[in-house]
Amino acid sequence: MITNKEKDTYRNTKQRQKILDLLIKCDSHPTADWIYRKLKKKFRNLSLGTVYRNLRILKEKGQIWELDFGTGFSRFDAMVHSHYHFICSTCQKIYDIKIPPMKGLDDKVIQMTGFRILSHRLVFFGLCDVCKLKKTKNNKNVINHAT
Amino acid sequence: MITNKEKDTYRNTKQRQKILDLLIKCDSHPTADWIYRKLKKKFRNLSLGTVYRNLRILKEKGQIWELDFGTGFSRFDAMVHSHYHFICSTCQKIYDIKIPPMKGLDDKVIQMTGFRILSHRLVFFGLCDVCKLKKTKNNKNVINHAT
DNA sequence: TTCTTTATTAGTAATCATTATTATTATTAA
DNA sequence: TTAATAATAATAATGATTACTAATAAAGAA
Repeated sequence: MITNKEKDTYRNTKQRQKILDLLIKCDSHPTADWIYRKLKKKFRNLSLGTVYRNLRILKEKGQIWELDFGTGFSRFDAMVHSHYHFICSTCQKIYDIKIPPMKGLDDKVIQMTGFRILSHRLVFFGLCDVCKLKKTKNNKNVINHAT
Repeated sequence: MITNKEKDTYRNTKQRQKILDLLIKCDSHPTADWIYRKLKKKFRNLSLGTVYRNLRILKEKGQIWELDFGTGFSRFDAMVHSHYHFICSTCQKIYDIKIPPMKGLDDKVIQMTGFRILSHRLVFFGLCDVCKLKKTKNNKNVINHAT
């Protein structure tokens, strides 16, 4: 079966454009449901399935990334150039970590394994400023190893 | 509400021990369902819920890790010391990548952000040996950015 | 512009991994 | 041995995501 992706005959729809626009101007990493609720306000008969389908298509086209931090739902990011993330184990808030991407890493693994390495994902876990203070007060050390 | 975890009053059950034993002797990264089906053969009235509950408890106790590669289900790993992973974008097979853990990375991010960094996860994406050959033959370049 | 093709949509139902519930059983400490 | 309660098996529920379907709309051809 020849897929739409292989034929590359995508059409430009208002819905898909709005979803991409929203992701581009966002500096957060929204979920499909958040995007749906946001756009639903203006696009009154938008469907959640449409949001999911277009997120998948935009990802296929390489215009966005799908991020999974083991929280049970995906997040999406239009900043399609290598960057790293931090997720707070307590409040689950996600931050971009602006250390330069380690290009040499991929080559190292290529030499080790012989595999074709296309990319890598690096996620830091810990406590953000706010939660760090809270935990110090409560004298707790809850370490969450989700993902 | 005071949780079982906070009280730290876990009991030793055959089921939990078997699950941990299986994970320790495995060098793969099994899913909850795979563990369930494997143990069900000898433990005839084992319940899938029991597997999930114990995986959560073992994770709380720091005896195993939960890994999420954006494939829609979690994988579990009893090798609880920092190591990295590779996942083949085509066959979804997971490999341990044995490059030494970059301890300095966490410190770098601590200095940058002021956050408390507890750990990081690094996952490489690409094509394994087998899939690399197949793709070369078919002249395809399907890049899967899951996670 | 009008026509044709078919990708896309809205709406809804289904799927599937995971979690909650509940009555019963088994572990542990006194 | 016994009392307290953590854990179990079985099952129902949840929630994110996907599949289905008839109607709509984008895009190229006439």
